[in-house]
Amino acid sequence: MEALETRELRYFMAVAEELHFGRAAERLGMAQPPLSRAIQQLERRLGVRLLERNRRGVSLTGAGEVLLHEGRAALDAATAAARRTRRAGGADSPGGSRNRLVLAVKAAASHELLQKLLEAYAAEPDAAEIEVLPSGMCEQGEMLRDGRADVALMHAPFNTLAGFDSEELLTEGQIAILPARHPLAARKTLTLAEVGDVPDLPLARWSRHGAYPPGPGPEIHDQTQLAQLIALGRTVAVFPDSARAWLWAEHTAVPLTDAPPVVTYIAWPAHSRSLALAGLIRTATRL
Amino acid sequence: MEALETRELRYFMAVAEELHFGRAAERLGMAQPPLSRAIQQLERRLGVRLLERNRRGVSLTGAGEVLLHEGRAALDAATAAARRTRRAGGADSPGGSRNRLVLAVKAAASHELLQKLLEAYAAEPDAAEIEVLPSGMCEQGEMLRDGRADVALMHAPFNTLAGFDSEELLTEGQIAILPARHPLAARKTLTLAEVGDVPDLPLARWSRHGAYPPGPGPEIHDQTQLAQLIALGRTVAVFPDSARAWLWAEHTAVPLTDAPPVVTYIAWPAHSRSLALAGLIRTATRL
DNA sequence: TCCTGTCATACCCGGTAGGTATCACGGAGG
DNA sequence: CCTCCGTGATACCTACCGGGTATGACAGGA
Repeated sequence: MEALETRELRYFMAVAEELHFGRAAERLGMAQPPLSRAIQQLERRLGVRLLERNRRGVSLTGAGEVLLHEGRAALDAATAAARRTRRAGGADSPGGSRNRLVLAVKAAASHELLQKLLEAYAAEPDAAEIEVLPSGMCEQGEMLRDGRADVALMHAPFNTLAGFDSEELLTEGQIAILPARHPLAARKTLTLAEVGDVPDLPLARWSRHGAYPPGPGPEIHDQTQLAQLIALGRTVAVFPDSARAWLWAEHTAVPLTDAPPVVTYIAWPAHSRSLALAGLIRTATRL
Repeated sequence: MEALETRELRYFMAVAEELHFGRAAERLGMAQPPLSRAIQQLERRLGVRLLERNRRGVSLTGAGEVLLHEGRAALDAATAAARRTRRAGGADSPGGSRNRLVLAVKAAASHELLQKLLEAYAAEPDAAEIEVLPSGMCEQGEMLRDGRADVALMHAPFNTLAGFDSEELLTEGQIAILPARHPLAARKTLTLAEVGDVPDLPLARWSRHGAYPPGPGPEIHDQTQLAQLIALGRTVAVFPDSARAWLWAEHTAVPLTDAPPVVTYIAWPAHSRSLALAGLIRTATRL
């Protein structure tokens, strides 16, 4: 029952994702033959066939799929351990954990809440230093898992809280942000169906991991682009109430009656035991 | 940013737990000098001091404590990956995940619920084989984390659900189980304070990881022992309602008015994606 | 049929994990 | 005060194995 070195996991993940030994080896910065050998060794040690080598390429067996998922979690846990240990050691006063906390927040998210949280926590007597780490749209979970962050502000239903401990902080409705001169901007309320079905205002498509979902709308990757496109009368967007804070004069916000409420949570890895984190959570839930 | 091999983690965990290089090396089945060297290398690679070598022994730095916690999680994830992959490969039909599910249940827990669950699930059209793994009092969480189990029946407030996904199955009150001939057995209801404060019936102490909590009561490690001691008029126990199923003639159950309700959950690792598991959960929530 | 793309095999080399012997040093005891 | 344990660190050696290059086996497509 030997224990599956992380090197082997990295190798397998590369092959399982590329489904091609040559490309996987290139990605790993090594030659193909030792990679083949390493995977064979891994299969022998596990006593399990992980890859089906057919003519023209490679495919995963059932066991391979399991290892792909479980191995990702294990690798994340290992790199998280390394990162958090490094951080803890950086400015370490002996015995205590008086270190910095890294807080991941969605880049374009509620400033007021974050502001209030940071101010309230800084006023605490034993406050640690908080580093705010801007994250992409949905990657706060990854950041918690792989140790880039210690705690995050997450937003249901966009993020999934699976695997984390969390506390609810705030619930808000959603609004449609329209060009002020568009006919629909005169409405008092709208529905999701109405907003999604305006021929001259296709919904914008956000960049996710470098790719864009299919659809007619313009491709954007930050909020300023979006604001501009709305101001130009080219698109419409759906946001939580707190987005009113950054509206331009050319924008109009109309409440959506049937959009699911957006709930903001503070979330952290379930096994965390840090005092600084506990203090931050206590502060957050008291807001 | 190299990635912290599990071998290094195992070594560090051993030293951090023993706080003694010699004993740690013995536990690892190796000599002491290479272990010292490996730890030094680890500290160099992380750029962090993990252990404080004082005269007369070793102690953990703050960073060392962090690595002790995070490393435990990472090692568990790695062994879980190995175990689940092995299981998936055992009787693997290509492509599907038609494998066995391992269900961890507290040994002395509600039979009826488990029985109903297993029967209902077996009647499903695409049911996988379920292996029931009896676990100790509180270790279902560990079993899920290190891959010995895929899914577990857990009981709040005894188990902690932190880090798992779960669904609530059943809520029950608690009862005191007394010797039938004891004066208190005549009562219609009792309180926790009354039960905990009977001089001639001290509460039994369960074995936890081989050790016993301090107190006056008898030391026990299984439910039969407990049943016998109660029948003999030597102790009293507090159990969920469903424990009535195994009462003896010499026992009397009295409801407790102020005991917290016991909630049974079905819980599984948050990142699980198995079809078989999804089916089991669906069956369980329909009961 | 040959060529091309793919993964496996054969073989070699160097780094390093592990072993043994020994050192450095602090504490307890005579 | 000196000595002797017990501790972790150092020095040095060996052998394994992780990685490289060259090449083979084999299937498809022109």
